Amino acid sequence: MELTEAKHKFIEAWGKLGSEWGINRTMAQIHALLLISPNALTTEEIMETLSISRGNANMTLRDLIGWGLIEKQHRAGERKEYFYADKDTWNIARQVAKERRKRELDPVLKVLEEISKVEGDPKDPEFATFYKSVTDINKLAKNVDKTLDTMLKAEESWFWGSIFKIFK
Amino acid sequence: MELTEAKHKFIEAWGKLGSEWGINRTMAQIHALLLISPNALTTEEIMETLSISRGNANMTLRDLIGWGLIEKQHRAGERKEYFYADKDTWNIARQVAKERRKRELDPVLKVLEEISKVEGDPKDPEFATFYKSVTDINKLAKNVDKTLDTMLKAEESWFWGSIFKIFK
DNA sequence: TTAAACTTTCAGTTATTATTGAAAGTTTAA
DNA sequence: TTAAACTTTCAATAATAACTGAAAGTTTAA
Repeated sequence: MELTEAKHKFIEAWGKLGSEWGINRTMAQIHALLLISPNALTTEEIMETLSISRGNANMTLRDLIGWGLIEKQHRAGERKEYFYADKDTWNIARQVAKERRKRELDPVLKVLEEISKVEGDPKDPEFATFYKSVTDINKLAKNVDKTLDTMLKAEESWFWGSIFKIFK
Repeated sequence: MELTEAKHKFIEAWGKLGSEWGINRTMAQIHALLLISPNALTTEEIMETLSISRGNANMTLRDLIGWGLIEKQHRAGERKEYFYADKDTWNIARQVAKERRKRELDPVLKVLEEISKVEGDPKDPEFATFYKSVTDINKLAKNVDKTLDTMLKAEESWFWGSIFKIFK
């Protein structure tokens, strides 16, 4: 396997994985590109490498900054903006977990909490089944939420160390 | 909050969450509907409740069976097929984790493994950065994989018990 | 100021994904 | 067999999401 080919495959695979998990392909690909790039890149270079338009590149870079995955870099005497990615995988994982929790898990928890308050006759199977499913899911969601919380605060080694104690 | 409204909100929220995580809205909604339904439902009833076409209902129900989330039920003396969902949230979580691992994580692990074999000059920053990022991600992915493995084998109480030991 | 160098915006277009609906297929009972 | 009751398929269509490109906006240096 040759470096250029390997880079391609990595960007492809990352883009595909992203799109399967609700993150748009271009965002995942730009992120992948910056991850394996030793130096910060300009919008121009990114557009060129991934064959995407200026508009797309610009908007996606801004999204990535919003996700806390990349940052702008300014160079003395240059007008251009350079972009680079945090390369620490643990930070990346945490950042993604943090954002998705905020954007997606939190709202659902709120709805679950709200609809858990539904009132009805416990003898009515319609009510009983609804209530049980919703409260069960609510419990699971809270567990996930707490675990994410630990993860967000944790050092990588400590977190995985703890996880691996599970295996004993 | 009244039961009918609460049901609506649950189906809506579940559908939205699904679509944000790469699971199509209808699939999540049918699953939600069956989850809160005390008895098995026919295609007809599902079509009607969610206002979807027969084709869509049929295909999505088949997908859900493929995900191991629902099952068919036959009733003596009846031609119609009834569908019902496993209501155990822990089973649901495991089933989803299992399928997504198989469909999405496994292929990526394979690619990462493959491109980790890339050869090059460790002094070349292009190579060095690529190699480090890819091997780091590979390690993280393997950790996730192992944790999923534990989860798949675990009893709910045991798994969360272990997780919560993390908090001490 | 001006203009070059750069970034941002967004209406219009394209690509992707999901859905419909009607026809074809299957099963069962008489 | 036939036909009613039901399920499956899939080409056509609709809905949604992503992307383009050009124009407008901004910043900087002379």
